[in-house]
Formats: sequence, structure tokens, C-alpha cells
Amino acid sequence: MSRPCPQHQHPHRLIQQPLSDLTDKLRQGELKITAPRQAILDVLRKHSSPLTIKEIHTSLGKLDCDLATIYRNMHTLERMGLVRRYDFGDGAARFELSPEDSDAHHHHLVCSRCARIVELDDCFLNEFQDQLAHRHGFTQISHRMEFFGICPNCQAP
Amino acid sequence: MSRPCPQHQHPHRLIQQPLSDLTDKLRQGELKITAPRQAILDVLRKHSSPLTIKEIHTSLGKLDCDLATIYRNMHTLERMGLVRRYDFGDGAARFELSPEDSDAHHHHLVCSRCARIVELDDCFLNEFQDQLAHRHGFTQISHRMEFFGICPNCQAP
DNA sequence: CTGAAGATTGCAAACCGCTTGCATCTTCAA
DNA sequence: TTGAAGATGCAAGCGGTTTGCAATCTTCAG
Repeated sequence: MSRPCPQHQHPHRLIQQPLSDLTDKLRQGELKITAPRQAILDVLRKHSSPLTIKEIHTSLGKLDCDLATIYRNMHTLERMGLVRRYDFGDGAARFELSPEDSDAHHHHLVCSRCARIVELDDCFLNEFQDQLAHRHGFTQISHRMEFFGICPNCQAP
Repeated sequence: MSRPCPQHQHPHRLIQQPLSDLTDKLRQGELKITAPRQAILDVLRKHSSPLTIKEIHTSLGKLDCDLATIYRNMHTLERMGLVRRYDFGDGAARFELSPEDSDAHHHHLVCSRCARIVELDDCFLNEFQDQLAHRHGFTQISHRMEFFGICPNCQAP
């Protein structure tokens, strides 16, 4: 199934692309380069796991823009493929930068107590998902998968 | 991976247990047998795929109980293991009767346009999930997985 | 460099699914 | 039959998210 190669454990997490890269992508998408936009992308670049809107907002610190602005920007950036949205079932969407390889994706192991997030290897479901689509006549197939449990820190001593 | 045995395609969908069975389970759980409770279970027994609270409410028809009552009951029934909760990411929880084999579970293929739901075979992730828990030191591991796509009916003609 | 067009923002109000406090009603064991 | 525990209806409230609108900012052609 997935390969537990240690070097591959967190491959595309700390995304290294220079800011100019992102700026270019914004321009390509006919998006204007605004302070909130840049700051949001900055925050996401600094974190390795998905953040909620609130977390993004507080991480913005000095540049304290409106929540509605962040919500709107996350939609825009998602539509452009720059960020990816996750839903861990606690009622708040989370976002992280898309990996450079836009076809790749991965899943998460989330602690139900402290919400610590472990990023897993690249997904191994693509082949299965294609079979499924074919069998049931579906197109534009995709999937969501998350794992939940109690992380080592949260297990009673 | 999963076996596409046609007879097994929708094995535990139409749950056949007589109502008295459910009644017994309610009693065991020290739950009182009330009209809304019975009606909700009735509605779930008549449907093969997960229903939202709204759908349950309108399906109740004549017995038009309060939404809060349904919400509260779904919690209770879930805690008792009588129903299972699903989250397809559209912001509304969905519920279906638990299969008789309470260890078994399955996943869904959901049409992103019309919300048609295809019930899939029993899950094949248990082994993988256990490996994952062991590798990362997590306990009480569980997972969610859903597939999305455009169903045959919704594909442009 | 400037101004106009259009995108973006902040603010406030609204929305939606869901939860909760409270008074009243129902169930069920004794 | 009766009363305690549990369940319901109603209305208010909550958290995450969306939206209408007027003001502001980015961009680019001139």
C-alpha cells in the first residue's frame, strides 16, 4: 500500500516555492495582489498542517483583516487550486497549501482530543477510485478520507 | 480489494429486523418508547440510504414533531449504536440504521449534483487503519471515507 | 503619471445547522 | 394508579459561513 519511506514521510509539507511563484499564480488567475491575500498565503506557507479560518486569522497578527475577507479569499484560492480544503468533522473547514504536484494529495490522522494532525503519505486510493467510478458510471470522481484516534500525548498516563 | 459480488452489493441495506427488536433495544438502553422515537426509526427502516434531519422530518409526515426532538433523538440513538452518522461535507449530518453486524461498516459514493447515494461494500480499510494506529502510536482509531462524483443521470446528455 | 474600470475589503446583517434552557407532558415501574 | 425520570415543544442562542453594499485599492491603458 503506501510506502513508509522515512524520507518521504512529510515530502510536500514545507512548501518551498518562493513567494514570487505564488504571486505569479495569482496574476495568472487574474487575481489582484492584496495585502490580506499575501498575508494569508504567508501564514499557510509557514504551517505544515491545515489551519482553520480562525487560526489563520489569529496568525495574521498585525494585519488584522476581516473574517469575511478570509472566507472569501479561501474560496478564491481554492477555486484557483492554490489551497486545499479539508473537513475533519468538527464544523470548521481547514486549509493548507496545495502540493506542488497538483495531482498529488494526501490524507490526515487527527487526534480527537487535541486536534493534533499527522500528515500521511500520498494517497493510495486512486486506482480503486477509478474502478469504482467505472463500475457505477460516475465521472469526475474524487474522495475524502480521514483517520481519527487518540494521539500518544493524549492517552492517559 | 472489495469484492464486487453482485449479491453482496446491498447486503445490509434493507434492515429486516422486526420493530419489536428495535423496541427491545430501546428498552435495554433505558430509553422510553415514544411516538417520535418510533416514527423516526420507522422512517429510517424504510430508506436504504442516509437521511438528513430535514429529510427525516418531512418523511415523518403526519407525526410532525419538533426538529429539536429529532436532533436529540439522533444523538441518543447514535450513542446507543442504533443509528450511524455520516458527514458528506455539505453541512448536514445524515443518518442510517446500523447494520445488524455492529462491527461492519461501509462507505458511500455520492453524486455531487443530485446527492444520489450509492452504498458501497463493506470497508476494506480496517487492516490498514490498524497499521497506521500502530505506526503513529494512536489508539481508538477510526476513519471516514466517502467518494464523490457525477452520477450517470446527472451527466450531460 | 494618472484616471477609470473592476476587483477587493470592511462592516453589518443574515443564514443555516444545530444546541440548549425551561416549562409541560408522557412513559413505565412499583 | 401514581410519581419520578425521561421526553417533548417552544424559543432563544451559538458558531461557522455567506452576502449586500458602500468605500477602497490594484492594475493598466493612455
